[in-house]
Amino acid sequence: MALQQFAAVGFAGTSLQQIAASAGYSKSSVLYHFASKDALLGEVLTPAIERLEDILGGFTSTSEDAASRRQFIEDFVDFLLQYRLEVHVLINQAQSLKGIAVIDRARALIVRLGDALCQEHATTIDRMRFGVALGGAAYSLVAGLTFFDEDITPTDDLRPALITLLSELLAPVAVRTTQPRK
Amino acid sequence: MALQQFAAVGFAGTSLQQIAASAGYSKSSVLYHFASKDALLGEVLTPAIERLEDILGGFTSTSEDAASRRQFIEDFVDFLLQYRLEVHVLINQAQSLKGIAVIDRARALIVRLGDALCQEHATTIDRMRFGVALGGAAYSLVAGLTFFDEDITPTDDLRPALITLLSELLAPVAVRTTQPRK
DNA sequence: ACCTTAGCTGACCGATCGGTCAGTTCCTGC
DNA sequence: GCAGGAACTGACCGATCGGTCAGCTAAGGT
Repeated sequence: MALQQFAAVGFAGTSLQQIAASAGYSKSSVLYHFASKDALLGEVLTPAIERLEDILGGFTSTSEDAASRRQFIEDFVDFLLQYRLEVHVLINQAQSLKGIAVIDRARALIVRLGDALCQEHATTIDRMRFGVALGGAAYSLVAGLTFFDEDITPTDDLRPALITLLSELLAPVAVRTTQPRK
Repeated sequence: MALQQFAAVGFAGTSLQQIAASAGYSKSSVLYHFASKDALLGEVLTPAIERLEDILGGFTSTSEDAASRRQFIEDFVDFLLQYRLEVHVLINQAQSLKGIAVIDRARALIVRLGDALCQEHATTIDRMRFGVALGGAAYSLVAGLTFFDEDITPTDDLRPALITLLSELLAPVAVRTTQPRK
């Protein structure tokens, strides 16, 4: 679909002609179903954003203990695996797509995610753990498309590896000790 | 310069008009100094690639012990900090820019880098450590541009944090123990 | 004084961009 | 059988894309 092109070539680098051709339709037909190119991007990305909002909501509403943190990481990894292309677009193109509604929504969500995982007293390295985990995961999940012809790594292999890695990276950060917040 | 636009908006999303305007010249003048848009990209990215080739060459030519690995990580972090925008472009846009000479050169270099750090017997999680470290570092170094108005994090703060993080991530991978492989 | 050359520019090119619109096809409910 | 609407399309629009070209200006060498 169009999503693959956005992730591979970038939103700006993908033309409506290419989207239409890869879908087997004409450009006019694409614009019949979607009001504009921006609207198409919105409809493509919205399911991923809503899923992430759900996960974050579930996490922030629970008490902070080891079990809920582990649950969050598992949910988050499954989210990454299911919406890997969407995540890649959001992470790597949010800067250039400022102003589009769905992108601004996603950016606010990512900021909230960072706040939930590391309080404002977090040190530079704590914040960077979050950034590296997020950007690194988003990158690795599509790196196969960049450096190999096929994305060969199967999901079954990736899931436990990602969970281990994100646990390592986020464990020291996510520790919300007795102090609840503020 | 043009590099900032490439990193921020993407190569495809940056027009020669914008590059020229931000440099205070006309589009014709830009094309007088650079044969084409692709050639401009090449000249912008080449210094970073050559520096990385130097670092990788120095690493592979030394014996594999803790000291040389630490030296490599320090060099690599300094490289990331110095060429953060270039790295971001290479990491996140290599896929869409296949065919441009400088990009293909960089892709081959990154593959070599991965091979040097984790042998072919490396497990999925080992390879992913490398990918997360690379993609994560590239992402965090420009995430400030995406989510905050200014890239406020000073380099002095970033360097030790990055070294610590990359050491953690790459330490288990880079262990070329006595056992050569398989 | 003259010529060369580097640096730079506006005008222009064909191609393609996102988007509009009138019209065609085809299916469905009556 | 037919009216109506949904799906779809080609032709077309102004704007902008990367790139070419002739020409302008200023500096330097002789």
